[in-house]
Amino acid sequence: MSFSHFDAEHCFINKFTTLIAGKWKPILLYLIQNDINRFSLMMEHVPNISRKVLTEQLRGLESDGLIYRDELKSKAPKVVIYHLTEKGEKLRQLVDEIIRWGMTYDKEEVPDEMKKILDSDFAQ
Amino acid sequence: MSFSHFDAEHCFINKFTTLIAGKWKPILLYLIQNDINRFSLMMEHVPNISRKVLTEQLRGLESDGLIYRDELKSKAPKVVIYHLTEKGEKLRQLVDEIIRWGMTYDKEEVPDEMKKILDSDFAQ
DNA sequence: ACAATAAGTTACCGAACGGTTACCTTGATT
DNA sequence: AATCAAGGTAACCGTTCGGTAACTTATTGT
Repeated sequence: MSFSHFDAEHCFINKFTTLIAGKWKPILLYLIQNDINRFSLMMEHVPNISRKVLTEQLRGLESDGLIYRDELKSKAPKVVIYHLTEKGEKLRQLVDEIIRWGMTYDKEEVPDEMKKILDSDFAQ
Repeated sequence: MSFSHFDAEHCFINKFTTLIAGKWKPILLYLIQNDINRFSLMMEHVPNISRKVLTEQLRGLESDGLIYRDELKSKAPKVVIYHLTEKGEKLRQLVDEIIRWGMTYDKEEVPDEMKKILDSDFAQ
């Protein structure tokens, strides 16, 4: 096999990491998949995130086609529900494999309390 | 299942993307695995990368335990050979799954010339 | 009429990341 | 003695990313 030049633009891994690599994006995808799917719910479950950044990350996931917004019309204060798209669900499957990799390979780097959680059905 | 608060520090996906998400890191891992394993070889095969950034990315991969430096002593001009560690090889396997995901799911976003390459045994 | 609430938006800031250019070190070759 | 080549390091710069704090909009219950 001979190698020509390489271009970061066409690298699949970079495409993948661009999709997933906002600080809060993997967590948001996980939450949305588990019905923590409204702005205020996410604010409750993710401390240390600001409204602005939450909005940005959600908009990013949306414009990459991983989630979609369902804005319920004629509701009291505005109600928006986020859902995974098909693409988002497929990505989540891949994400689950990475988590499995992390659990088996990276286990010694995980704090003890986290291990208990990981041994249950819970995985961030 | 009930949800408590979420912390980006303990997110496996973030750990993974931190390992892999330098602009050139996936490409460098791929090259090293395929014996393009010296500084000057990498400079040849990755146009648009500077010495400084190549050094930084390699140092990052090294300090994350994905590659190691083998500096051949008493050589004419300095010779350094990079190798994947065991951890690096395991990571590459995961990376291959992501590439497979990219090839099947993301195919329509790939330029034609790239498809030919991807259909062969070549994958960045 | 007015306050409360969901879901934002705007202005601003500091740190991190990738990039450019120039310089350095060490041993081999001429 | 001078030069070349491999593999860097140092100084500097602009953009992007996450974060803080304050302001906005629309509707519904009191």
